[in-house]
Amino acid sequence: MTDPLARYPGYALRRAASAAGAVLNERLGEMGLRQASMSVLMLVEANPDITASALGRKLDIQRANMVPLLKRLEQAGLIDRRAIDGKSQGLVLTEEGMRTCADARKVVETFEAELLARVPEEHRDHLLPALNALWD
Amino acid sequence: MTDPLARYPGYALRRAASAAGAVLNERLGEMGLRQASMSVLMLVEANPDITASALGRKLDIQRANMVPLLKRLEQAGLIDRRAIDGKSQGLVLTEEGMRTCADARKVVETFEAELLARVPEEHRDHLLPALNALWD
DNA sequence: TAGCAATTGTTGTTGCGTATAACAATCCGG
DNA sequence: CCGGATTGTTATACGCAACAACAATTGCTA
Repeated sequence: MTDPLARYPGYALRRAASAAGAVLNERLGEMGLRQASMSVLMLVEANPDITASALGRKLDIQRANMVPLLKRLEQAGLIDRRAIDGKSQGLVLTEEGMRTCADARKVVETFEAELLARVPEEHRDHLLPALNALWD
Repeated sequence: MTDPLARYPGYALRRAASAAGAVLNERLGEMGLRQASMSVLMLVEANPDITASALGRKLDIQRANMVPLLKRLEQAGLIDRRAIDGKSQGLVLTEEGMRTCADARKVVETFEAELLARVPEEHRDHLLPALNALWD
């Protein structure tokens, strides 16, 4: 079948992200996480007392959409909130949050390794810098 | 702010696809299209009388989810359905569908050119093959 | 050729992710 | 001290994808 989409990097980008995301989401799902919640966990671990708003800015998630995301993580006992001042609250990992985060990192690391292994060696080192140029 | 996600190609893939997709969707939106409907238009143009099921397989969209997609395109007067046999129907572009498809292609071509222009020259030619290795 | 498995198009439902508008409470800089 | 900006939150809406089920039809094969 003729495929006029094959030569478009943008289309390949879309399909690759979708395929890779599906795999990662499935693996993270086994521990009750998704890509977004995993990202939050890792960012909170690396930046204790980070605020929900700052998190949203970093991950490009609207403030309003952080609410259910953080509520889930809090109800699962993975994060705690503590007041910084009257209106801001800092986020930290609970003990269980740290354990789950460590597990998640393992999953992510092997996933990323498998991902890179799929791209032919002569292109491999170009992938990350090329992708980063497209958004950051 | 410390960012433990920066070194992951999978994360960059996700963010890049999201950012690029948002731009393309906005531009296509001005002509009443989205990425998915644009893909359908182009594939139908290149493969007249293609079937809805075949289209779904090619684009990795479930049969059931093709229904509203095609209904929209048909109601917009961009595609026609004609019976192939008792259960299959071939899809073709209407005259207006051909015009819209040509316009969409122009938008896509400039979008793709701008996309490639953003990646540093030494990585540029590696992007498409690297991405294609991740899904096709 | 009769029958059974596979295919096609479709409906309905669910869930996720994201966008927008609005609001009260609070912070901060001039 | 005041007005604009920020924070957290609620509610709502839309697009997209997954799943199960179904009737009609096709096509292989025994």
